[in-house]
Amino acid sequence: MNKFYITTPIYYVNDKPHIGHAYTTIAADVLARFHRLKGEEVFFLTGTDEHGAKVAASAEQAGKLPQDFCDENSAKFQLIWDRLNISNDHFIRTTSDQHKAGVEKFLTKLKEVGAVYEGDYSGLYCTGCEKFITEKELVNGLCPDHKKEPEVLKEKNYFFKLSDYLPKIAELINNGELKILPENKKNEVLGLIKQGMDDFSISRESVKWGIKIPFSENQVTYVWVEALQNYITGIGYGSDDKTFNKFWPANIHLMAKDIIKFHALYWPAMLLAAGLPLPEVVFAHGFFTIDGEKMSKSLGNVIDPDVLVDEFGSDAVRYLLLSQFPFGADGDVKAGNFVIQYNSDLANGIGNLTSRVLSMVEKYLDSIVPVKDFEFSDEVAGIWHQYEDAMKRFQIDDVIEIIRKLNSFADGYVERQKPWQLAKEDKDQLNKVLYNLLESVRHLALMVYPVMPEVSEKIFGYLNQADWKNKSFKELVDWGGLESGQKVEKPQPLFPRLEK
RNA sequence: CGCGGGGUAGAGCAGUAGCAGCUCGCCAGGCCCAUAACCUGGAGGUCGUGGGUGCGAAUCCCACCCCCGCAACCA
Repeated sequence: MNKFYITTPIYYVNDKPHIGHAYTTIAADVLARFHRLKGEEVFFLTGTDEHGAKVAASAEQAGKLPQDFCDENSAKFQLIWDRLNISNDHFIRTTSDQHKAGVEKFLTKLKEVGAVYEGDYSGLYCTGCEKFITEKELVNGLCPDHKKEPEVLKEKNYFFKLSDYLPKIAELINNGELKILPENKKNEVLGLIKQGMDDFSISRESVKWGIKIPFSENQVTYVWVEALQNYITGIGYGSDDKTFNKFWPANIHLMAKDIIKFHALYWPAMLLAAGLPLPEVVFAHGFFTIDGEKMSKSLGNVIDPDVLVDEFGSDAVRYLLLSQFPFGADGDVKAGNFVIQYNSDLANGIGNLTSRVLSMVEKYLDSIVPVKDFEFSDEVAGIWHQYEDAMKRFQIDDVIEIIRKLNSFADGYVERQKPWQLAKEDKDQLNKVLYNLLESVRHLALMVYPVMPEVSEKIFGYLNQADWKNKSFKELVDWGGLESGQKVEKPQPLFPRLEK
């Protein structure tokens, strides 16, 4: 049996879940569900990143212990993922014992192979904040919080010999063993290597809220370094070798484009050093703008996924987010378009087709599935071929396009065949037409499943196929899954129209 | 010369050389099974600007204009 291991980034607990987190996570869920459908053994990992000076500061500001603060905020992510029907197999938290054990093992390994050395880290240090701050954070050269000029401070740090591994990584990217997708991101990453990159510090002396460096008394692991390791600790590195060996390397690390450097360079470099295989694919999707503007807290245009789910329901939110623009590219989201698209694609499309087909079967055939007919068999097999190909290329927007095509193909067929006339004139033809339509609805439900699992289950319910998950993918995709003589139900509207 | 993305119908986008497409909206018909849903047809584009290469360019090359993102922690 094939395995499929997919990850999202772990999200920083300092943030509230927003539409961007949801986008990445839903996309990963779609892929995970598709691979499960195919009968593969899937491990889908997401989680939260909980260490670092910022978290400690936020906790203090909130008057809470860092761990309590993390517990609360991590729970917010878990809650919204539940609401969105995210089917992750595990939720990794970087403050868990599982993670800490793996990090210690990994760092020790890096030290053993000589990939780590001691050096001086120098940066701007604000004595008010008691931490390093970046130049970007300064306002007129002063710390924005304490209105003080930061001093240049050096501390002893451990560094990772990134430069030792870059040539090898460039080679692996070029020969396709490490795939960076989409293609333009690959060039970007190769460009970074060409420019040359400095070794990076993997520890902090000034930070307290973190995982202790196993070979140092007073240093903690730099958050980014430790966060990346969630991809191995989350499946048991350092705690459960069996699961780890089964699922590593990852088939795909999915993320937004801002953190591609860490995933395409730093992380593979550390893995190489530790002697572990590299992930197959690093896929970076694009950013949203909201009504043409950058999404930002200060503009107040950040969309809360909770609010969207309240308005549209979980399935529709999943569909609407993923159908906005090609997966991988940047794109604009017009908030006002959601209602329009909900009505046209979901209410008038999938919802209405299901409703009209099942209503006709009820009205003309007493809800009994007629004799099998294979008119659409080849057509639909071809559509499945495109569907699987799109999934393989991670083009979820294409998947949605294909679903729409099957939908409108079936709608057009209804118009051409006019079952309401056949009911009076030609019962044989009516049976054929309705069988083809019923099967089309079944196939539609199956294609829709990774994107909209709830609605898919509902349609299978109306078709009295509650046991569909026990069947193999091949059986499900074969034409003729509905047995003649069985009953089907008349549906309730799957997507009630929204007025606007 | 910091890196990168983009400028195609009213809106949002697809389209890396061979009759310029999709969705929404708009207009006109049709249908009556269905969630006032569905189907058909139509109007609407000098594909940012100027050059170049080609039998042929939205698509390749050069220059320019404009928008946007990123540059150690907001997907």
